[in-house]
Amino acid sequence: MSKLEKPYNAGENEQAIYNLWQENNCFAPVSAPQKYVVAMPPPNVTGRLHIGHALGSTIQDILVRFHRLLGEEVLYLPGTDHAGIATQAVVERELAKKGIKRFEMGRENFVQEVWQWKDKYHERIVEQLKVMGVSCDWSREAFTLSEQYNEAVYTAFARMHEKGLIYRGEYLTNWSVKGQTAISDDEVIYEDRPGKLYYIKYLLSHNVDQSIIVATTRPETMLGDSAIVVHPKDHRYKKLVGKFAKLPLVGREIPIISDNAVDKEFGSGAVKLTPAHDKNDWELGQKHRLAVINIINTFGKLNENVPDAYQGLKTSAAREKIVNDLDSLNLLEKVEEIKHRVGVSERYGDIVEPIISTQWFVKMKPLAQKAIEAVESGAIKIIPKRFEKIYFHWVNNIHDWCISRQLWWGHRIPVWTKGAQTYVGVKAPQDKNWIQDEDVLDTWFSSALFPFATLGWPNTKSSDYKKYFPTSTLETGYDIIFFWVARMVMMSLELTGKVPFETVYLHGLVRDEKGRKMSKSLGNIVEPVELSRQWGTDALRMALVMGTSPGGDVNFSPTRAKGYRNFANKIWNASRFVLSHVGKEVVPIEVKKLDIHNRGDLAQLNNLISDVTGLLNENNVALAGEKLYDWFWHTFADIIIERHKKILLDGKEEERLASRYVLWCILEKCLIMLHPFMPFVTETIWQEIPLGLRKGQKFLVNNKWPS
RNA sequence: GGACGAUUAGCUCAGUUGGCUAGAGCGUCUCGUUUACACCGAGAAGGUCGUAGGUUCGAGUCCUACAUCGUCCACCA
Repeated sequence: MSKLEKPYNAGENEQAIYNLWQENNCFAPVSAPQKYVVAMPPPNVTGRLHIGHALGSTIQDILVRFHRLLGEEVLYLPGTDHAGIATQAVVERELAKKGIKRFEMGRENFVQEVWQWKDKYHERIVEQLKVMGVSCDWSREAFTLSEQYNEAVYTAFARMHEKGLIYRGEYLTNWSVKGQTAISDDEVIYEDRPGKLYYIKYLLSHNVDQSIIVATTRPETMLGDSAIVVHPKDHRYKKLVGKFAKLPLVGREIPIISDNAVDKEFGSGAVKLTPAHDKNDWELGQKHRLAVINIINTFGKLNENVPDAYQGLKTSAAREKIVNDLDSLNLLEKVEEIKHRVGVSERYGDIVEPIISTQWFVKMKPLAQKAIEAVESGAIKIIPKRFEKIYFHWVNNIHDWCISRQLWWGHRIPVWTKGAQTYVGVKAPQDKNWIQDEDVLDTWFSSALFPFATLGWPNTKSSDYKKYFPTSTLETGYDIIFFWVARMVMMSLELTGKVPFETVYLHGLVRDEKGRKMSKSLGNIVEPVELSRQWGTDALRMALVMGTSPGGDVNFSPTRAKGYRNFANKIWNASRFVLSHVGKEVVPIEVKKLDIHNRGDLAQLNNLISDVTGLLNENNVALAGEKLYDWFWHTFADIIIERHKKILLDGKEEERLASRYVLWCILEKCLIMLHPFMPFVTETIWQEIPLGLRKGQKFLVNNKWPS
């Protein structure tokens, strides 16, 4: 009992306890009929642990530890994500500080640089995860850009290509000038920004004394206009439909057409159409078979398809010049200040430029149908249920997914060409002169394979894949339900024919105590590792998880951790008290021979056990934790221990024996049940308990859940 | 424009299928230094559960409308 001094000091014990578990291989799956498999959402390998990771890994770890205690064969599989665009953007930014550009460095050098980053920061994120106490099997740690994982990615690509689910084509895509890459629709974030709406006169071809006024926020794109569109029922313009207008500054004749897509009320009710540089215009252009005139290059500058005066100008400079030129020609009717939404690149922060380029796409419609059925049929259960609707809505309205990126950090596309020949496969063709596609895959393409690529797929005979796939529960934030969850479901059904997991548990966003998002600019970010140092990981875990419901955002105040630090101390002291009286072993007593009070105590314990077990089986982590907290403190410590205290001091020998037995029974069961929530204090205490009392159970992690 | 969530004590939130005389933590106040714990104990104050209707023997819980806040999706020339 020497080590059980007061008060409980988390800092002194946590690291040692984690090492103890690892050294004794406590997190490795132990063969059992019932499996429980959780794949950890892999954090960005160069990232640092934020409060959202802390919440997620706590919930995962609670479920995992619970099922391990139930005696199931538990695999909690960790990994990190190479996070293509995110990592590359960060490394580029760092290099830029030293005045180095990636194109000057060259591909090989740059990629090598990123690998060094990866090696350097990988350890940091892993250490931080361990601070949270995650009980995963590190011997199986995955990395989404490892050689083995790459084979899975290439196999997936090749098979889907063969089935026609992956195709290459020239389409309008979101282009980040800063990142020099295409990005998918999901990587575009829309922001409200102040802008200007320019009203421009286009003179009519058949009568140059008259004009039609179009309104636009992007006057510079007018040089690529193919038409003017009005609403078919707009009486102002009815007569003009079918006529032509003269494109100012260019002189080209463009038709005036009609389409229901136009909003009569907005601007002048007449829209200029630039199929090469606007998503809606692109679609309308396709519908009306209009010319696509590409005027902006990948560097965001006007190209040779515009009049000499504007060639080589950046779009912003071109806008200024065009507005001035129109004004001096008396073709600028007016300018309005408006607020409008602009698409911004999630990772590079620049305004997305829609341009035409050749990219690889995944055909989503055929995948979507199965993904819907999987949830409708109940093969996959989403918690909370309301997210099913959001999931259906997204999957139902899905567009093809642009998966090629003009980046260097990632899985290079497994396509080789030689003259007119194309080869798609897992390995490069043997003979010479084949050239591999320069682009890499969207990082989410590889993440989408995570639950099976980490278990040995495409080798479906590998023992891990056979034993542990499909996985049991996927726990993640609701913010990546589209990026990740839906895509995993689709890819898994397509490639393995199975659902990737049975249950999806979604947690919410961690906000500050006022309900604001945590952000650098607000200065309200809290570092989980800091909080763990201050109050202990057990306290942090409880503070994160208590009083939360699935899918609900958490307003997190660090002071809450203080309350649970106190609780850790409470467990500590209650244990000290009980253990100091119980001695080295305890004599079991039949329930029949116990008096009514003792029986009552044990009956209450049994109620608690069945409540907590039931709640955890329903994944109701917060309520289970609250029950334990409340009962342990306010029933066990405040009432039961207090009552027995008197008996232990001046009761008869027989009564004292009974008290010892009852107290030990309760303490033992409580320690086990509290363990998933507060693994460190409980294990620390367990290690101080005499072996006789422990019935040979060396570790609490691998103990048996009471029933 | 479409969908979803929230609204319960000063603050942050629980309240699982309607049984609540509405709970917890923190905070506030009073008392108490009793050898498990002051990172404690005993007790107190504090809520017409957003508003208005409805269903029901009974509604914080179900239904309808509204209000406020928040989130997501789509569109914004």
